[in-house]
Amino acid sequence: MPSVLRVALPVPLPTLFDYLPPVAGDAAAGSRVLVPFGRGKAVGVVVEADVPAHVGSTRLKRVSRLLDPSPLLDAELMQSLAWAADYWLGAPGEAYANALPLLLREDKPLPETREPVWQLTVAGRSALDAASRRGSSRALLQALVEGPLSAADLDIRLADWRAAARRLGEAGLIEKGAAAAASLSTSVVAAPLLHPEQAAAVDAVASAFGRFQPFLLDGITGSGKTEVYLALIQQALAQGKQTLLLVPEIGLAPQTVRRLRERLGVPIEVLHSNLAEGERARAWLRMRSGEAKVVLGTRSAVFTPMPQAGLIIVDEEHDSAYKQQEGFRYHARDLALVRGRALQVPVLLGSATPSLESLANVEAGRYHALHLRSRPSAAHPPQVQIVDMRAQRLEHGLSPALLQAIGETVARGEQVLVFRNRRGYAPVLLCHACGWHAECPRCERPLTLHAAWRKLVCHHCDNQSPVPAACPACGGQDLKPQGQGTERLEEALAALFPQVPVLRIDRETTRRRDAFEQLLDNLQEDAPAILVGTQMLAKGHDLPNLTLVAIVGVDEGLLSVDFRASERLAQLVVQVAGRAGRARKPGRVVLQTHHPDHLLLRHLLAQGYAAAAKALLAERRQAGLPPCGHQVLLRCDAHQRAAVDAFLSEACAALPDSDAVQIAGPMPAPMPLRAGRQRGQLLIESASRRDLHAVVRPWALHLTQLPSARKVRWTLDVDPIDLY
DNA sequence: AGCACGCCGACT
DNA sequence: GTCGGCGTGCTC
Repeated sequence: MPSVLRVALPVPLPTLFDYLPPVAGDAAAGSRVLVPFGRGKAVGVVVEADVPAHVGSTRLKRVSRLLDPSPLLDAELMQSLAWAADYWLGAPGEAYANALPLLLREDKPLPETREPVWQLTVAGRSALDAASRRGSSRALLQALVEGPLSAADLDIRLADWRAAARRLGEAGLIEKGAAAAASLSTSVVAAPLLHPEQAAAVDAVASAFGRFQPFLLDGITGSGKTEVYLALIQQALAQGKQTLLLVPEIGLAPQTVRRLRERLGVPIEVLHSNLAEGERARAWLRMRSGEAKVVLGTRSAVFTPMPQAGLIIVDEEHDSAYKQQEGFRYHARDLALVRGRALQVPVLLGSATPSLESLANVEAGRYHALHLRSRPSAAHPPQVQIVDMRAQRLEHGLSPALLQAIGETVARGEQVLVFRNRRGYAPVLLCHACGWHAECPRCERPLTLHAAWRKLVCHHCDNQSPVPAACPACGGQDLKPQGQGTERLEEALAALFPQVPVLRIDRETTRRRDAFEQLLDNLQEDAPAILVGTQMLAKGHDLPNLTLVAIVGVDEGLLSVDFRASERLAQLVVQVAGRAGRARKPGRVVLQTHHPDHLLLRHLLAQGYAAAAKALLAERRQAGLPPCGHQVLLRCDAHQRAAVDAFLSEACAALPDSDAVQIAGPMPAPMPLRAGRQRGQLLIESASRRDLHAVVRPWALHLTQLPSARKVRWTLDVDPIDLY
């Protein structure tokens, strides 16, 4: 049998592909190869070299070209990727494709890793001496006089240099070159003195350098988690070791990067989805070469090579943005832990509201818990007050008590945040004559009224329709918006407090890039203001003059069928409440609800997040739900309900009769119809992860072979985080 | 996933 | 007579 290379190709198939070795070069595991695939060519990653072929030699083709003389992916990354594909039941080729920046998945030479820089030409130098330029052009020439600077460095020094760079470039006064080395160090800002809890946390993690040990840093908002991260990164740097710092999708604001750079005095590689492909590839390669020591990134940055790994940090570890919800459904926090074990480095998970998963791991003794309980940046913890909405005369969904609190706060010249997790004007448009309400035909869910656009919008499928002039059912004119969205709250508050600026912050008002930053920059720190917004406001930015947080309408989270809704609600309430009183002024939180006696709210208020989470965890344990039990969800959708039913029942029948796993379903999805497609699901549960995988692994392969599988779209979700 | 092949409806 | 609909099958 001929010896072949086993190659992972970027297709959603559960198999690797065998190829004869290239004519020239020695392909090893981790090298990329260009191969003939189907009609065309594809770039793949060698997973195994020199192995006996799985298929007959007549089908074997030869690798066209070896792209990497030495492996691009090191042994640890290869091993972690193989683990990931196996654990999340993904196609191996997709796991490898996820790990590589797009540019490295192409048949091209590796991009130059040295950062492009702007530098003065001879003409530029004399132009500066002659003082022939003014304004931003002059400022740019001045900035470059001491040496070339990269775009990232210029961003830090000059607000608006790009237009000037273009003008000066065209005039031949400056030119683009490549940085001599990764020097780029900026002045190092001194670290503040750590308080005892911070110092203890730093010491604990630092003492685990060089071995795998997970830590959960449980620190309330404002307790200074970031300072702990910075001190640890500094220690890693001092040992010449690399750090991977993961953050959720949001919160990767430019000033976070600036702060890190200034404090650490080394270039920070940044990896997130808005980055240009060239930049992503360069950051990845610089970490691979060891040239870069710190990478800050979102979910996909967990695939960054770490040849000199020292530390992995996952900030806001509870955040669901770490779970990829399409394609290869990995969880970056969990993969970070797997990589930490393989790399033999400590993994620090941080959150003010840790996930029940991580808390369970602390209870089980697998993670070491670190606490930051004091809040040095604030005088007092915020006062939380529940307002019972029953039997209240509401004005646009706002109770008199809340309106009074808002009035008092703005009268003192302070700022208010009104949190409402619903975009649009009103979540329902109702006919008062006959009870008809506007509904999405493709989802059978109420349409949200967006008044500014004069549209009805389905928040599940983005379908838009005009607002009807009269009721389509009875012809009546009495169509009334029901309930409050952020748009309506903004309108109501602007009318109630005409002398105070009202800012709405949600997906609509922050659609443009940097709009979020700009909106907040417009806030005058010492002037009163009212912010109205969604989830987006739950974190980020320090607003020192913000002293009142109003949480309006959290009742959906209390009544949801999703067993994780209460955990998410508790996290959201605590995160939003944490916005209040971050500086010296005391903060206040008002929570409006129709269920003031709900156990979760009472726990949260009386004893805080830790106690509420403990109670939730006990409930989960009782019910055998995650993290105390384990789940794999088979999701399926198709135009025809019959196709869904046929596939799910065949899939169900294909499961072995085992006591180790429990099967729930087939059942309709919580949204049985979405975007015109019928949806169903099958839930496999087990107390043992090992048993669950033992059953599901062969079953997943079997599913690809079912004839009924081709008539539906289906996915397997290991550890699903929502049952939608 | 792409991409071919393949067998039945409305078009120059 | 063909363009093209998407069902079916394959990719080492």
